[in-house]
Amino acid sequence: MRDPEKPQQIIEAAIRVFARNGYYSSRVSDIAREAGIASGTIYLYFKTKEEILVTLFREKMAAFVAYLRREIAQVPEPEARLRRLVLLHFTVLEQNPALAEVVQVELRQGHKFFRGASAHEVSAYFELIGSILEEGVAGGRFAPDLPVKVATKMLFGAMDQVATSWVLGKRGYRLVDAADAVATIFLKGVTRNGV
Amino acid sequence: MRDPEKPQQIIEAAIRVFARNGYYSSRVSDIAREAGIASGTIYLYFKTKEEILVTLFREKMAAFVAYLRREIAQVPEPEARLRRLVLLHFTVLEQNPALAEVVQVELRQGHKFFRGASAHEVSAYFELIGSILEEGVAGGRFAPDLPVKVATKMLFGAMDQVATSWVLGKRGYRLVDAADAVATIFLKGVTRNGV
Amino acid sequence: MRDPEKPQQIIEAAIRVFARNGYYSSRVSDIAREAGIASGTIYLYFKTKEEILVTLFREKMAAFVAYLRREIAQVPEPEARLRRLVLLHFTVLEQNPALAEVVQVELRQGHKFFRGASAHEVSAYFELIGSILEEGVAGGRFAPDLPVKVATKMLFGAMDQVATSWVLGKRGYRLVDAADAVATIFLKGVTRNGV
Amino acid sequence: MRDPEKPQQIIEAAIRVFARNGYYSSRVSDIAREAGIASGTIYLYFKTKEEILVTLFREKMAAFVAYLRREIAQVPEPEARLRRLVLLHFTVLEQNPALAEVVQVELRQGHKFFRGASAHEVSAYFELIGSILEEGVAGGRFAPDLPVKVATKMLFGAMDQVATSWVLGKRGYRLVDAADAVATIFLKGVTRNGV
DNA sequence: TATGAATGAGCCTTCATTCAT
DNA sequence: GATGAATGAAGGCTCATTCAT
Repeated sequence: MRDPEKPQQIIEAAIRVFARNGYYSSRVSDIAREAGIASGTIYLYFKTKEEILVTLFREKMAAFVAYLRREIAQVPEPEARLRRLVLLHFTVLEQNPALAEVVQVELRQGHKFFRGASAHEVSAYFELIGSILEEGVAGGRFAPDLPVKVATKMLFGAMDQVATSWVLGKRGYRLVDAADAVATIFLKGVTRNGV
Repeated sequence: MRDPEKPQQIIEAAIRVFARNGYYSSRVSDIAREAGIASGTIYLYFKTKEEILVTLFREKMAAFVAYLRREIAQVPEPEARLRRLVLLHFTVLEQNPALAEVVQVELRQGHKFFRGASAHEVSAYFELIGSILEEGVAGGRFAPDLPVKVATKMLFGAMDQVATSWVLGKRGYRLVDAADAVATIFLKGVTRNGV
Repeated sequence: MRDPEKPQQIIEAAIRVFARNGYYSSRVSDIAREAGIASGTIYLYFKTKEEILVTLFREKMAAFVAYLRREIAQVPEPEARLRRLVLLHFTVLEQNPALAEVVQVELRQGHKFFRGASAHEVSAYFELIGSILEEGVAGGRFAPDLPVKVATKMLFGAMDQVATSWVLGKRGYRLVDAADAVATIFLKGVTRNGV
Repeated sequence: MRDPEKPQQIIEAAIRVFARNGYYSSRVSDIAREAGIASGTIYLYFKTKEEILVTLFREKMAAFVAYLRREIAQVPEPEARLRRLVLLHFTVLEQNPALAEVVQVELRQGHKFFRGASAHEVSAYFELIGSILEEGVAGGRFAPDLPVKVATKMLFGAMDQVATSWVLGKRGYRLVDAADAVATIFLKGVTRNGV
């Protein structure tokens, strides 16, 4: 099990294939063809078809969160941070349409296994959002009685749905153009009264 | 095709089965057993397994939207309407855990077929939310420059995510308890400045 | 799972197919074709391909032993009983060439599972032979110091090898014609000195 | 094909692996790992997996028969020769448990190829036994009307089954301890009346 | 010669769908 | 209409064999 680039190639191929047909309607041989390798080769790097999906998700999600975290670290104010987070969220998805397709649509699947497998990576994103909100509350910028957990889910869900609509639609517009509106409405919703 | 109750029985059985195992991991024979009929009988009422899912979704979603529309009609103010919509959304899901499971998780799947099949019913919900927002804008209660489409998706996504978290979690709390917070934050976000 | 004759049909077909190609080189679809049914049908009656082999063996072996036991019960003297057993052993195999092939050759395979699965049925045969020998010893016809267990295995092995040679050869002679010689030599070997 | 020890290493490794898992459940890579070489290397010395088994058998069987023939040559009387043959048969198997496992169990498999491939070596063993019996008959020690071919198969089968039982069992006793009993019973069976 | 990653044919098993009863 | 046994296409995975290094 040598070639250190193969797993990545397979994952990238799987993203494209899953984006096209969905996980269940994709054959392992489709992924192999897309990756330009033999189907048996996939099993040198992944134990099962399912493992490809799980790995794909974990890796991409972890990288995504790490990227957001890094970018956001440079922004001082909570409001600006949230704005930046929303913008980056949409930017990344827009620049990776196939990934967006998989993440937005496939990963919602009712795989029991996914609930566990993805729990950590999703949590990390939630925690990132949550920590910004906490900060804002502590700093007096956001409502002192803000139900942070609910608000966190709301923002995530809001971004997610806007992105999903974009994915499911013909992508006839720029996703990033919605970033400002989303951030503005959400920020208004959580800002402390009187500020 | 005689028995007019069979399709309904099948759909209700399918909801429970899909909720347990997911669409792809559910067998038609599982649905039949759950419905107390023979698997062949299902094909007297549905052309394919897929049709069960599509029908299930359309029917439930249509009924859901109709119910919301009816209930909301009695509420005069846009703010109160939105509050009521959020509360009812959560109430219905909480009272139909299996349905919630299917709608929240399964329907997100990347079935190409779903995108078209469910478009109408989902649109109806979006339109319901959108019309309330339009009204609020027209009535001067919501921000005059509110991007209604984006805001619509945001509210839907926010409710959806809060519900999804509840479904995926152990359901260790009351979903309806989140209704107020969700409504409050969203309303604050869309309300006209200075109101 | 209704048709009560299907399992038998499948087993008989499997015997012929295994006899032709061996267990590992036989495909489930071969058995299905031989049985005149669809390959999926086999799985309505057997859980796995392996189960077919195990069932086949157990059933045939049990019937074989039961048959021998029944036939032998009518013969009073140990010597005559052994002679009859040898004759019947060869007769049955000769009349069921495919079964002989499978039993003689396939069942010797190193399937770990077989060692356990077949243990009971093989033991029954050994016990049948052993009991005749015990009787003969007790009745003073066979050597008083006869190591019954060893002698039992010897007779079984002797019959088995003679049958195997017949199976592996072109079957250019009558197997039953060897019965007398086998019985005579063995009986002479175990008879009490001076009798 | 340079290294003259490799084929032997591979065969010895194959014996251990086949003894553990059986031929069909053993992977070529298992043999390679057991031999401490790469799986591709095996194909420098053997054309196929099957060839390993055939070669293994031929070589071991030929050596076995040659060994027996050599040892027996020194014994003058047919009875003593047979006794020695039985003892050596069991001794060799007992000292090579893995080989015994393979020979006793695996080689019985219904490989069509085996019937031809091993015919010569098995024949050699049969001929060895047969020649001793012929000698005994000619010398007046064994029954003049002894059906030598049948008796040969009987002795081989008897030894084989005793050994097989020992292999399949837990090997909870010494195989060689059965040698005397086997030889005694068989000799009594073939000895000339009145001798 | 040795390696072991890559190949891809092959097969068991599942399950949506059909149809004789 | 209802049944459920039967069908057979489909696909995940294995592993003997090859071949570039």
